[in-house]
Amino acid sequence: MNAATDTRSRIIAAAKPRFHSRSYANVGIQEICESAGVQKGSFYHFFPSKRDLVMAVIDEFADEWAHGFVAEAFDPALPPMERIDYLVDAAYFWQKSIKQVHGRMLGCIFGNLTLEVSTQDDILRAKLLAIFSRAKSRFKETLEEAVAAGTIAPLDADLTAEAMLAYLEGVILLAKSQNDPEVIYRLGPAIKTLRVEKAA
Amino acid sequence: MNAATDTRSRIIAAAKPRFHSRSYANVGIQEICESAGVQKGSFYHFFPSKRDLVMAVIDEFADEWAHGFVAEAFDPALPPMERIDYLVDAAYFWQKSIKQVHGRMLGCIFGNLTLEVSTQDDILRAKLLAIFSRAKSRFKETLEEAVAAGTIAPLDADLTAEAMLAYLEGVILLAKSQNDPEVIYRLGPAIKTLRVEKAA
DNA sequence: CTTGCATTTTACCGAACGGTCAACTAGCAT
DNA sequence: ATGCTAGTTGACCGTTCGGTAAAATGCAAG
Repeated sequence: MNAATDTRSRIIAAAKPRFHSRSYANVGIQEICESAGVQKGSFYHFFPSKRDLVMAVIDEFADEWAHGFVAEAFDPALPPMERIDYLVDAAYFWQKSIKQVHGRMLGCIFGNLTLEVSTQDDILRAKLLAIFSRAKSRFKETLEEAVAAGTIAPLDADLTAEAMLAYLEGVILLAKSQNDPEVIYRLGPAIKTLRVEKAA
Repeated sequence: MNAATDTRSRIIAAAKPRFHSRSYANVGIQEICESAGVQKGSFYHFFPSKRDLVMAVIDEFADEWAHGFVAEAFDPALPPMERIDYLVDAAYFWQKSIKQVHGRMLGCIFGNLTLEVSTQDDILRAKLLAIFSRAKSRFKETLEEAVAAGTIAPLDADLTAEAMLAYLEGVILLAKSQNDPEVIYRLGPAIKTLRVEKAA
């Protein structure tokens, strides 16, 4: 059972950086197995399909973020709008450190996968959508708190939260196109200027 | 020569919707050739590699946009900020009509390709970056004109233009994750709230 | 000691991948 | 008519793709 868990997590550990740095279609099961020191038959003992593997990888990334930067950024002790700054900063420093190690900016794996597979696989699309929904909720709660505290003028928190998430993904996309995390540094702070007014 | 041009453009015509609706890696030369009624050897007479094909596809999409919606939107006769509205509307209607025909929101092919290939192919990345650069310039000129006309308060036109482009791409990404062009309709107009102030 | 189950190994499947090659055809200029 | 060239054909290259099946192994409970 311990060895079993180990095999499974070794597979995921081998898959994670590959899906992040390349693409879903460009990473093969065989390569992952070789890197994890696992036979292909063993792989299919733990994962019914490649899709199931990438779902597990998505979950791991999501957990990593949720317990790492996201938990730090959305610290209730921080003033609400500073949490958003913190999150953007975290995205910047993370991408920057990835580039230092890897030589390239890899961007957001959720965004990457969304654009690659969401027209071809509704199950994966739903999985990624759920990730985005949770992220949006975090923004929304923060905005509501900021409005309640009088830090910002009242607005449509739901739509503004979605707009901010969109902006963050878009900034990371442009940064990736330039292979330059500084784009996040330059453009990121403008996220707080985004506003969707409450409908009348 | 006419037949030659025809073969080449039939290949591109077959490739365009496939790269747009799926992904670079998921579309094979063979499938494109079958759809275009062309032998594989003939394909490689016109395109040295798959990459060269996708570059031609990118050019066609770029031209299509430049002479279509973009030309309409950035009409100097329109008040500057209305041009931005027009462009967002155009993106919305385009995606909506694609969904009506195809059943799915396909998003922006430049964004799609950027996230898929830009860590793996610097030549493609450069090509896509050039597309984004031109788009950014359009935004920038428009913003400068709006500032000059007194429509909006002075700002950093260069960075704000980049921020707007990022936002547009991000909105299309989120819309694709929901397979719903209405996301563009709801979030799009907030693009005009984005501002990067001039550095002191 | 045996049964049963989870795990692992190995060999294999048909299909598709991007790309190559030599032979052939057709049209045009000399 | 001949030669050159752009275009076309169809067979072929080795490799990889995601996935399967059966046999072997290890291990724990009865």
